[in-house]
This record gives sequence, structure tokens and C-alpha cells, in this order.
Amino acid sequence: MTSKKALIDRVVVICATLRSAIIERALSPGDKLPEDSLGESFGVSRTIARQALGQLAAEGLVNLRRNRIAVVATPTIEEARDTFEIRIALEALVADCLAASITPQQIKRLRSHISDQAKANLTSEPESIRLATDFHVILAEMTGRPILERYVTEVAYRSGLALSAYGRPHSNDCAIEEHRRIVDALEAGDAEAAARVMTSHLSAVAERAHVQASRQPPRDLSAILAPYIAN
Amino acid sequence: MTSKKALIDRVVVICATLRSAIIERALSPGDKLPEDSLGESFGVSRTIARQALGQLAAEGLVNLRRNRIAVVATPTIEEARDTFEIRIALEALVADCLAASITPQQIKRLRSHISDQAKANLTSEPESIRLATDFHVILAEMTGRPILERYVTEVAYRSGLALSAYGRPHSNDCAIEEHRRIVDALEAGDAEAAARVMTSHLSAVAERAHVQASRQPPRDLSAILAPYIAN
DNA sequence: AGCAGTCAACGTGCATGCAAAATTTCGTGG
DNA sequence: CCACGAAATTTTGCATGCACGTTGACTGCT
Repeated sequence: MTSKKALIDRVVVICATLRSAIIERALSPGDKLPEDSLGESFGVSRTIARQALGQLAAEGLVNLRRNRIAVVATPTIEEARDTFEIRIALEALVADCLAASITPQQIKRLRSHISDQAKANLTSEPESIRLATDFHVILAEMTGRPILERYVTEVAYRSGLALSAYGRPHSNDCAIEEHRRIVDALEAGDAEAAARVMTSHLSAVAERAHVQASRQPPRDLSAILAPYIAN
Repeated sequence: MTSKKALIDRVVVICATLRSAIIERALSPGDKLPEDSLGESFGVSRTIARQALGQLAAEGLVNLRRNRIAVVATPTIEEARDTFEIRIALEALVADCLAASITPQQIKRLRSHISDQAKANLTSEPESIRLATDFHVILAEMTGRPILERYVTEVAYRSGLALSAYGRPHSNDCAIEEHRRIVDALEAGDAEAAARVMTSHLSAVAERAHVQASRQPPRDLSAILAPYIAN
């Protein structure tokens, strides 16, 4: 039997795979995602591939234009800023919520995750990026609040895409230290400190990205040229 | 020509229609949404109806179970609470952002919207509910922040569904006064006050809902009975 | 050479057909 | 009369086919 479970939600599998590929930067903003090659890769028909693309478009990771090949989205710089600001608000909620409820087991799991991340830092860049994002997803999951988890996850992936478009190659070492501090604050049960540390961590991530744009986003040509052409 | 624009995004039209029907309580939690009848209503094939249902499921408005007829989602009480808490965080952001940037035209538009809402309050209940939600959507739109707008809108619709499941029939009069106060605070440019008024408004809405459950959500029978059966 | 117009190859938009799962209906036995 | 089980019907899951829009190359004209 070729994995009965896999048949159950092929769309979900395709979405998850593409999300990973996107935050790990195997797929870059602008990369094309034709329905049939996608379907072929996963052994499904265009129908299924199409549904997956629809989902990802709703999440802001893919751009879908009529009669055009789907592409990995290229967030504008404003969208990137917006994403991070929302992310900060949501993850502050996570920190606040967890500071009150976190268990020793959860602390242990987080520490273990961080050490995995530190290890991956030396070996695999994509793995390292993914684990960094996962850290935040795990925190959200630990709140036991499903809707919060969903939005934090979505916005975390969007951030990853924004970083792929605007971030430096990837400087993660500091992030690990910051993650440790977050766990420390949570362990201490200090909600206010946890939220503060979380906020400053995410601000720092955003900062690193926005300060230096490693790749220019595709911009509206006519808008740029307008002042020069001026009558 | 039969409306060229309508052909351009039938999925979007179906989603929008269903969203409206849901927050206006024309559709209640648990109501069935078979692909066939849905498609027939809109004059499209199941393929399109199916895609719309997929979108709405991602937004949490519809429950999709394999080989089962799609139904309007019935949020759990925890999900409802979670939704409102997130909504409060996001709309506080909106208030904060708008207090600094709102223009007289925008104030005027909001006041006009509120008066429409007051009028609808006396005539059409569904219309009244929809306008109340729209007020928040318009605020989000005015921030000019597309991602923030998207999440606020989504979470507002989810709240509407939660109210449909747990809220009282619909007491809106007070909401109008609260909306007025929000606009006043925005006009004064007092960010902190605006955020505070917004937060208390949304808390009040949530409060009215959670205090009295007008309709019990379908619950997991076996879970309820388990303690009694316990050998 | 440069440019416009044409056409074929490719890709999406959507309906439909068929298989399988679920639900309902109906008939039978207790 | 009710419980139970099997056939009939409904409904979803998914692939595929056809129509049309888009793209890029090729040709012929200047």
C-alpha cells in the first residue's frame, strides 16, 4: 500500500512542501509554479495542484494572476513591514499567554529545539532557517489556542518570504541567543519580560532585513519613470 | 455580453456571498453546503463551488471533512474566545495607526456609515449586522496596510460567526454609540484613547456573546458521556 | 538590421465523467 | 412496532478534455 494517509490530503501535503521550500529559499520570489509540472512532481492532476496554489495564494505566499503561471509572491517592502508589525503583536500575545502556562516539559522541548537549531546552524543553511521559523510555530502551538496558532504560523511563513526577498543571506547565530532569552523569560514566568524580549527579537529580525535590501523587488516601471518623462 | 467582469472571478463572488450570508445569519453553523446545489445557485460547476468552499474553510468559516458535505463551521467556545482576543490585538493596531493618520474625509465617511447603520438598525436586522462588521473592515481598509486589512477582515468575519453561534439575537444599539466614540477618539488623534475605546468596544461585544449561549454547539457525545459510563 | 504581424506551443479556466464513500430508503425478521 | 441490514441514491474525490488567453519565435517587410 502506497501510504493510505497520503491520499487523504494531498493538497495539504503539497502546500506544506511548497511552504517549506519557500521559507528555506529553495523557491525564490518570482519563481514560476505551473500547475502541470507541480502536479507531475507530486503525482497528482492539475486539479489538486491548482487547489494547493489557491490555498497558498490566500496565505500570501503565491501570486495568482488570471491565465498566467502562478509565481512565488514578491511582497512589497510595505507588505513586509506590515507583516512584521502584525507578527510582533501576535507573538507578544503568545509570549504573554505562555509565560503564565508553560510547563517544565515544554521548556525542555524548546531548549532541545534550540540546540538542534544551533547544530543545524553549522551544517545546513535551509534546515537552520526552517528550525528558526519552527521555534515560533512551536511556541504558538504550545499556547493551545488554535486560531492564534494558525495566524502566527501564517504570518511567520510570510515573514520568511519577506526575508527571502529583502533579508541578508542569513545570519542566524544571534537569533539563537535571542531564542534562548525568550525561553528564559518564559521559564521565569515573567509575562511582561517575555513579551518584551519577543518583541525586540522580532524587531531585530525585521531590522536586519529592512536595513539592507539584498534583492530589489520588481517595481512599477511606469511609476518610476513618470518623473523623468514628465511631459 | 453577460458581464465579463463576473466571469473573471466567480470563486471570489461565491466566497463573498457566502461570507455575507454567514455573518448576516442567513446561514447558521452546521448548515450544509453541498457542492452541487451551491454551484447550481451560482450557475457554475462543482469545480468552482469546491474551490470557494476550500477558501472559506481556510478562513475558518466552513468545515470540510473528507467525503462529507461541507457545513458552516461551528466554532468552539474556546475558538470564539481566541478569535476575539486576536481581534482585539489587531484592531488596537488599527486604532493606533489611524489615530495618527486619519483625514477629515475619512472621518466624514465613518460618520456617514454609522448613520446608515443606525438607520438599518430600525429596518433590517441582517443589514444592521453587516454594517456593524463593515465598520471595522472600513477602519482596517483606511490604514492602507493590506496585510493588516486582510487579517482584521478575516477575524471580523470569524467573530460574526462566533456571535451567530453564541451571541444573543442581536443587540446593536449600544454598538452604534461605541462606534461613535471610536471615531471621536480617532478624530481627536489620541492613539492611546482610540486603542482603549476600541478594545473595550470589542470586549463588550465578546462579553455580550459569551455570557449567554443562545444555541448550544453540537458537542462530542461520547466525550460528554464518558465520565458517566466510566465502568 | 530593425520592426511589426502571425502562428504554434504552452498554460490556465472550467465543465464533465467516472469511481468510491456516505447517506438514505426500504424491506425483512424478530 | 422496532431493529437491522442491504440496495439505491446522493455526494464527494479526482482526472481529463476542450476552449481560450498568453508567450515567444519566426517570417516578411521596410
